[in-house]
Amino acid sequence: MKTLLVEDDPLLGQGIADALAYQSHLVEWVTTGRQAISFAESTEFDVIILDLGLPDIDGLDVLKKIRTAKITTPILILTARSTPGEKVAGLDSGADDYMIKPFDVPELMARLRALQRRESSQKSAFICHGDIVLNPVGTAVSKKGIAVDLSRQEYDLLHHLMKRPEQTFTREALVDKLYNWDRNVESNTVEVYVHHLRKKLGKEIITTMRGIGYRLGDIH
Amino acid sequence: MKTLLVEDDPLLGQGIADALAYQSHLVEWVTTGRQAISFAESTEFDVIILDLGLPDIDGLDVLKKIRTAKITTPILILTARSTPGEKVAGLDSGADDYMIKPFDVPELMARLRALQRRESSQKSAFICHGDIVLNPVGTAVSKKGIAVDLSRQEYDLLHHLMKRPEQTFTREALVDKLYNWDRNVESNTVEVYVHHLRKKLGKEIITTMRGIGYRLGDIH
DNA sequence: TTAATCTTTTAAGAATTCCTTAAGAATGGA
DNA sequence: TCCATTCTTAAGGAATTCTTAAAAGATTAA
Repeated sequence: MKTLLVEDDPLLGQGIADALAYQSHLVEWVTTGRQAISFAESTEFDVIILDLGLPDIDGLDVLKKIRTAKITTPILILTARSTPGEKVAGLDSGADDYMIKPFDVPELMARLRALQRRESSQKSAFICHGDIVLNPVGTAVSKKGIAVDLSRQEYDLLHHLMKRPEQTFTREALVDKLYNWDRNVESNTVEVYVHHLRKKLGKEIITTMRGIGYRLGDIH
Repeated sequence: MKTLLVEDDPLLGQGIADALAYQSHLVEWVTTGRQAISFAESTEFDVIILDLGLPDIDGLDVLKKIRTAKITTPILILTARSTPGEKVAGLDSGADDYMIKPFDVPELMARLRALQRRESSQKSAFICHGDIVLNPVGTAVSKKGIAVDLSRQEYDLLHHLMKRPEQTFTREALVDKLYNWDRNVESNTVEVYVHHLRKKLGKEIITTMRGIGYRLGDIH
């Protein structure tokens, strides 16, 4: 875990840095706002611990600067400023957590873990196949980075094929996936959608297994 | 913003519920651990505020149960248990934040906002999308710097879409966010609000994913 | 090669979904 | 209380998507 520690007090800074290192953090310790901004912008940290009372730039301004630079690293403010108003200002300026000095080291560590846990559970999964990318969250498909407009059935069919690229599906199996079991569709819907998908995404996107069914195409 | 409040003290519970409602939260207030688990599992909340001293199940166990059920909703513990060890236990059991009673209401609100922000892909206090800026602190929206007057439902819908610009939401999911469980809305409210938002903010603000739902529009 | 079978393509009517409008109900503030 | 705003419902019409059918094309086996 890579941590940027911004703390101008030498003694306290060393203490926190040691405690973090003891918990297997890789610590970068800086003592000024200027340094903090420059480090935050140049390296990707897992978390930033920020003191507000810095010698050069006020911590809140450092925070705002980092956020306006679109850096989304979780930031925990660690400061002596303890009024409710100051807390609200810190949190609303883009901090993820706010602790007051003097503080309890185990609590700090627990709060860092909580931040980390949430951060790592945020990743979204795309399904890729050659230059085709399917985004299940957005129900969107793109080819070479360009969005392709699919109807619902087209999307469902493609999604199903892309989930199991190796597997060949019979027409019946695909109809089954596309429709609620109560509906009975007696026609060539699957063929028609295969055709639509090939038209929109290229002929190779789906391979015909003659006499058996369809599967996702091979990548060239 | 949909909030599950778990607090067995009637007076305090009512107070927090009122404060949340005043900040335009849609509050579901329960007083037992059993209810808390059942609600958390059946509805998707934006945040859960959890007291630890509950009459039936201990709050920590409620928390663990919710987490083992793979529910990732941000949880803020609000309790009288104030020792460092208790805080660490709470955070390490899966809570995202920990506040001690008595507490400052504005700070609670700010921490809830911080949790919410963390959920969205953007980290600054404002959520921007093209020339549209949404300010969760003041629940205000502007376009090209000019304030736009939105009703509460319009704002909630927009906020929800803007929190996850790349995600497509079904109409049912959006209705779920806009209303409490006991309210059964059997109509086209979402469509109507989409229409209002488009009228006030431009047609491109929301994209229709036909047969699937809606998502925030693309930026040109 | 020919016949039989399977697949692709096209097109059009049917069905579904969405947009828009408007009016009555509910809510909240003066 | 009244007034203004907001919310909800309903319904017609517009737009897109779905399904079917049928013809054309491709492949295999005899």
